[in-house]
Amino acid sequence: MGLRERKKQATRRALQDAAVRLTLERGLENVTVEEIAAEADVSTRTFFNYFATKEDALLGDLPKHPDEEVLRRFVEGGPTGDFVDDLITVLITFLVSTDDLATQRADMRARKELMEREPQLVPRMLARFHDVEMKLAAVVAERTGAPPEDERSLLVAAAAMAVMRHMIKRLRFSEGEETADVRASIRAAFRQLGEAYGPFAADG
Amino acid sequence: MGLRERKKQATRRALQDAAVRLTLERGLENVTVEEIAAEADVSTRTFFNYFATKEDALLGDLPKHPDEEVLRRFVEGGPTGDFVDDLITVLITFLVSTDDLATQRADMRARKELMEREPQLVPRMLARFHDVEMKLAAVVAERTGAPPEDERSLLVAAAAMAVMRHMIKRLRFSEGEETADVRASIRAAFRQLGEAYGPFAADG
DNA sequence: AAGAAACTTTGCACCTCATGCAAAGATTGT
DNA sequence: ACAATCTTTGCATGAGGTGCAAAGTTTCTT
Repeated sequence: MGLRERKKQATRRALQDAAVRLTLERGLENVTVEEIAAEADVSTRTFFNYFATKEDALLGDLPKHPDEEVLRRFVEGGPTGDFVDDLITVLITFLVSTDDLATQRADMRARKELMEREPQLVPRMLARFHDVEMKLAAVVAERTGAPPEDERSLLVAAAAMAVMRHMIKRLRFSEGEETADVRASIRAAFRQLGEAYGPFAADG
Repeated sequence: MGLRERKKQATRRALQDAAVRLTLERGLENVTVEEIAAEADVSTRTFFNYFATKEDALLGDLPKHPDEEVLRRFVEGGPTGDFVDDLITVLITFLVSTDDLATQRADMRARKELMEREPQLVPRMLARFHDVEMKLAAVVAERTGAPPEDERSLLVAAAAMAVMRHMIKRLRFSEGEETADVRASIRAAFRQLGEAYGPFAADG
């Protein structure tokens, strides 16, 4: 990666960090784009070269579209053959970025705190999830051989994303949390969903 | 209802209608609040007394929080005793406003067209659904005797709202559509959900 | 019916967000 | 070293959105 690219990454990071820090300090309403840019030592105009809106800087780059290789294997019926298990594998890749693990966890924690302190951001976050949901529906349809805009796939994906949102709320993103724990929690959530709406649903 | 209240309703309506009409005509980007206000024969400032944002005027007042009486019966375990059935009853009240049926259908159709033509509005709409989702989770928890912020209730509500979004996408909001049809469609969607994630889930 | 009280509309000043454009500055390749 | 390419920046501009106080309406009281 050349100098130009590295500088861009650094600027992007600096803007995100400044945005998060200032917002947690003073609240979203009391932070202007000008201040964020000043904090990151760039002009206001440059801020908008990186992010379309103030909120975009806060939400960062996650969740990103899942790894193409993982998607391909899912579409082909893998990696285990169990639908829910394989779905969870895909879902977990949403949580993973290119940064190192510690940075990722810190980012997630910060974002979680932001959601709690600035509820206006929740809808924005949901919008991101919506994009992922559409992608998910597409691969589910492909795996099951259904047409691209298949109703059932959309529904299955919507429910899966509901589980994801739910999980993210629960996770602590702390040191002790292992991938296996995350997987088990997601699985438990799917089980609850199946029990609530499944063929032998009791009340609740 | 006194004159003052009636005038307010009329102004609100006029603003919404103007917003929708102009947006469908020219696209959201090419319509300013000034123009919407002018079309409704009020000042720009008055527009903002009614709606916080341009988008709010487009999305109108739905979905509203469901009828309190219906909620009370749901919490008490009614009206039929079957969880999914009763849940559907609650969900259907989300679709119902105080306007007459023909107006309601026209509004829904217009909103649907808006979502298709202006995808930026979709996240905004989802945000509205999020509010309803929280309310729904609360009553589900209450019905099942769980604590207010119960994980399972949140999950069940999230899935239910996924089903709702899905339904709304499918509905045509035309003359022939009866409440019974709507109910049957929602029920079918829940069944698909249960099959996908339930105890005996096959692939897909 | 008259006037006070309460509410709504409006104009104005003001700030922030966001975009297009062109000039200046930095990086890369030859 | 020079040209090509990309990034940053300042400037102008438009639109969204809010607070405030004055003017205009509706409602309440007597």
